[in-house]
Amino acid sequence: MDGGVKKTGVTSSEVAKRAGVSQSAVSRTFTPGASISPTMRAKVMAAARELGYRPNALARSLITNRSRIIAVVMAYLENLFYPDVLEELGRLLVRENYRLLLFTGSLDRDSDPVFDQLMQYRVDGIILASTSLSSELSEECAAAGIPVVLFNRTTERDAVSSVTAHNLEGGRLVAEFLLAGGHERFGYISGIESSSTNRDRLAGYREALARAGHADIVIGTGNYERAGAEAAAREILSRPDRPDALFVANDHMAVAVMDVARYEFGLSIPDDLSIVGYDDVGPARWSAYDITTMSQPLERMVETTVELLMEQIASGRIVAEHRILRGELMVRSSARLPASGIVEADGRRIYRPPQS
Amino acid sequence: MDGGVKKTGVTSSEVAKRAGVSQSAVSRTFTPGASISPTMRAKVMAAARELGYRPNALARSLITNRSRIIAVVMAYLENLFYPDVLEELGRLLVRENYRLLLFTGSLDRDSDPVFDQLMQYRVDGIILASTSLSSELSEECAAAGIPVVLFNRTTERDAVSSVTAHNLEGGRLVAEFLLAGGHERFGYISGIESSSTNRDRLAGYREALARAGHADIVIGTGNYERAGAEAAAREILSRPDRPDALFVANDHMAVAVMDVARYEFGLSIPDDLSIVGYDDVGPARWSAYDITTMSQPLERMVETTVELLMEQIASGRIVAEHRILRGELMVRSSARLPASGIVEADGRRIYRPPQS
DNA sequence: CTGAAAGCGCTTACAG
DNA sequence: CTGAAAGCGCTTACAG
Repeated sequence: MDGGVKKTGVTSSEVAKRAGVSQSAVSRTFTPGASISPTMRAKVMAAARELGYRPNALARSLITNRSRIIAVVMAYLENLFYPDVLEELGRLLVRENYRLLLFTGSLDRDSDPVFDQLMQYRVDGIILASTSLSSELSEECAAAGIPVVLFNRTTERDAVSSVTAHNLEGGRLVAEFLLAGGHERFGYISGIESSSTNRDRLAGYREALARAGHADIVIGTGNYERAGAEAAAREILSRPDRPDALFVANDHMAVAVMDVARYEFGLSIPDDLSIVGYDDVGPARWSAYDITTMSQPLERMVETTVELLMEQIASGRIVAEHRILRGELMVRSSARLPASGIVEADGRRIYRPPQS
Repeated sequence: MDGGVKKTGVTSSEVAKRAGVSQSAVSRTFTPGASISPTMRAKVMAAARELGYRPNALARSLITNRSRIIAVVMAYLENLFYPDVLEELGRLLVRENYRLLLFTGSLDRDSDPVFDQLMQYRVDGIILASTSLSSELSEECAAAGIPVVLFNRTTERDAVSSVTAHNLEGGRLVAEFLLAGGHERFGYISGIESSSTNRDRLAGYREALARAGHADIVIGTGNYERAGAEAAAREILSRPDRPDALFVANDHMAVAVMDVARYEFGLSIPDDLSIVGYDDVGPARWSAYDITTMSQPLERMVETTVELLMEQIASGRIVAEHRILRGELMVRSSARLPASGIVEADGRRIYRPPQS
């Protein structure tokens, strides 16, 4: 096996010979900023073109100690939020002249092999979307000088940065919106319970509801999965004291909850039940769902993630920074409307609570 | 800029010194199949663990002339079919001990920079999903000994393999199903018109309809995009001779078409209009849509893609192979049912035309 | 089984 | 500006 021999590419020495110059000259031609005369460069370029030469990035990395590769670890790709993030990451990283090494799945446990591979390729930075990092692994990254940024999760660990929406505020705003809409029995369908994102959304929601005298809320666990959300919805909607307002921890689950409410329980949304989601992902805008939801500023979040990474790579100093970005409560038709507080802004309707 | 100095990782020489053995011994310890005694291996492993050593994959690649990196070029990530493919690809490639270098976007034109990067990293293989390859680029890959597999597209080019569903048969089957359902005015909403996938689906559909005496069909162009599909649907549904059956080139567009039909035209599906999609992607199974659709055997397609690649990498011989896999017509509620031909198979309903 | 040595394809001081 | 040379961290004949 492995009987095949991959033809080795054209090398700088071959180009040098063809052009009648030194190998160093070839290298300089392809190193931005290196000192080389226009004549020499032209000669080299001509030979390179004839031979179809392309510098070997692996050999270059070996000596520069920079791979220009960023590892991205991402799970939950069936939630369209993440493919959107991935596409935007791809766009920005390529613009910064970095490559994207993708690992699907989570880094939560038993994923030492993934981590191993990622370290073997000497990646210049790591982006972890929808997952966190054990303290051993994060220390190892810090020791190796590799910056890590969590996307849509946060952590207290040293040396691990994060970019999230203001989930606490988001949860609060959802509660205020539902309270203003005159709802009385509140429910919540959670994501992964231990995830920072879920914790913060729930904490904000709880806090604002408690302040208004609603200490009791019905909670189901959806684990950010469609099947989990369906099961949780069935359980909650079967209760005699069925909520009239349901905050679902993300849109991916909210879609499933709406399907169950309408097609299994025959409920009318928002007349019988109001639903609010989180993310403002594609399907939230589809007419069949038209979900009222807290938006996550995806473009800005991705931009910030790449910025943090680039800064730390350039400076060589790894300091945990936590960036929290605000979203808007996008008002659509899946939840009963409050009498006031709805503002139109360039074609979108958003909620701004009167007193704040 | 670039003021930072990334700490260089632990090297095999450092481990060798610590263990009191030669550097070769360290290398052998981490090379599967290399000849090394258990004692030596144990000594090396101990030292390696103490120092946190991990072989540098870049240095290894330089000498083995194998990067163990597969480039994946993928566009249309907002169509859930592709994230699903990506997740499956990630799973299989990791199992084969390959890494996945992701390039988002298409390779159709002006993407020489993407191609350049991919070649600079000396990838061992290339998977192009939802895009094709110019003849110059495909020749260059062949010359460099790099196997290329198109996923969900095909081409006549030498040295480029492909894996697709049997789109021609799929198109035919959709037509037969709709004919058997008693429909009379047929429409089609196309994807990218020049894509092989779209061409074949349409050809099969046309052929079977023509055979039944329906030479005229209304065609709109959706370009595999949601907005395009909406516009095409509006145009087609506004016609006085509005079709009563619409084949939409993929589910991603079919969802959009259903939204327009129901919420803009007030049509009832399937009473006023039957819709059939392609792919059998997640949303096709959501209750709000419940789309009758030709499935693409995603797992088998991905498996085949990886197999083709592994074979060609191992043998070193690049020969264009074209694998065509059959799907099923999944019967749900978005299209009127024929009187016969519907079969139940492990909980799913599929269409098997009576005579075939 | 083990080690010394050559070499993969580059970058980058160092001299000129 | 240019070239000769060292060296990045490995693998792999070659001898023993």
